Amino acid sequence: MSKNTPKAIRGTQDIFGPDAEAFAFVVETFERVRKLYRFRRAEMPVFEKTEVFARSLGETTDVVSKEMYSFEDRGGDSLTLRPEFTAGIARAYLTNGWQQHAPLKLATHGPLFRYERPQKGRYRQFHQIDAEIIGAGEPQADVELLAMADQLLKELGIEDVTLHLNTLGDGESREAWRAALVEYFRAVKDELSEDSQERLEKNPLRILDSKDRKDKPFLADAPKIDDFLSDEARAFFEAVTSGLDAAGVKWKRAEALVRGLDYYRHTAFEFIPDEGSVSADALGSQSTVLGGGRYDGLIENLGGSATPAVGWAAGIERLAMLVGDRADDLLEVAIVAEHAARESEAAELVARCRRRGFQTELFATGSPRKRFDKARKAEPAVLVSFDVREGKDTTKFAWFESTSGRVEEAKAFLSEFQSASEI
RNA sequence: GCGACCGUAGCUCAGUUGGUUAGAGCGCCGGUUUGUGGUACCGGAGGUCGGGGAUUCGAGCUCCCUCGGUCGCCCCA
Repeated sequence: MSKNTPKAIRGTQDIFGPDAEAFAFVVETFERVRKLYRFRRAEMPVFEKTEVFARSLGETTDVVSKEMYSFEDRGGDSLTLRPEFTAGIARAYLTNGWQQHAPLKLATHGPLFRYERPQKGRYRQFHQIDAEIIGAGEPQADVELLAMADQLLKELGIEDVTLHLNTLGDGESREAWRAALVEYFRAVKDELSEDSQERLEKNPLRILDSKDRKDKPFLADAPKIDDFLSDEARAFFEAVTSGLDAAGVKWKRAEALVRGLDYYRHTAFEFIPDEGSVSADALGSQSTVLGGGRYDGLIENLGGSATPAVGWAAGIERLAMLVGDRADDLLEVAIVAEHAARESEAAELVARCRRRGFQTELFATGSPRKRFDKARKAEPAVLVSFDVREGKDTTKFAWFESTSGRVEEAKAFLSEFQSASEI
């Protein structure tokens, strides 16, 4: 590589080969499953006014100022590359009058951008699949959404992850719990880790999932959300869990699973690899595979009327790491022009095969002597060779092991051509 | 923002206590066998050893800076 070849931007990736096939497999599976649950496809712009995300994040200063890709356009507006789907979907819901479709089940996928140091399973441009139900305040919506996530993961072949589930209660429950946590941790502030002392002021709920040894002894006895739940909130959570049981979705209570932003209410969840599993190993410290929750307060933050909503998102790269290598499709037909004089005939048959829907490759470049070898190396199901031997056109067919019905069809089609060409 | 490790051909890597023109395998290109052949053999292209500076008679190898990568911490909408 020349030293003046421009380099890719830090944290971006060029995906190719088995990785790209795994990526495509994730997206294709998501598209199929989303239709089973009747979620409708939506496309949003990859950038919005910075305000859209800033208001959605409740002006969480660190995140807004340091972790978003923001820039000024020529008109002087501050724009931001979307760091998540939810805010843009909520904005679209409001500005397009999608209220008329409520309750609305939406699915989308595409690139997102966050200004972070890259590490395993974490990039500056990354990709997610996303599902949201807007305008449905019933626990059945949470259940349906989670059942879809569960089925998706299973259809991807990812079995060693478990749904971790918690409730944050309604607005009042949540505030009471938060206050109790602050009081509890403030009493032992000096014994907490440095990070957690800071969290106490900025984001006390986060102390609960601290990785620091110094904090661990205090976590078990910390106030529990269950002691602060209103009757309604408790009933809501019970409806969700019994709905999951009925739908056959396995779950595990995770009392320390929290969301930092105020607009989250009730259900919060993450699918996390089981300890010691292959998936846990594959993901390093970025362990959540799919996460989401109920965000009944968000749409109001964006200036809409109070609208309940629940959703999840999952990183395509992370899922792709868990589905394993996906090989390229089998080459169905390889056609070789072993002699320059037969090249146009070979090209014609290639065109016919492709029009009939067969995956076909032409080998007609480089050393004539080696074209056949290259074709064999591509491991086709059928190989057709166009050659000239002793001044005579010779067309040969080689049939290899077949592993799919498509290959049988290709063979049948080419057999016709074979007999025709021999007349 | 902080920390650890890494950076030699397109890819995977070797390169002895610093010592002549920097190597291998795979891949790529070409040649040989008048051959039912994914083979074998021969040859070729391709590297200012991430970049800059320092030490030295001499640096891929030592030191400093810088850039990039990987993994972790913080953060995680």
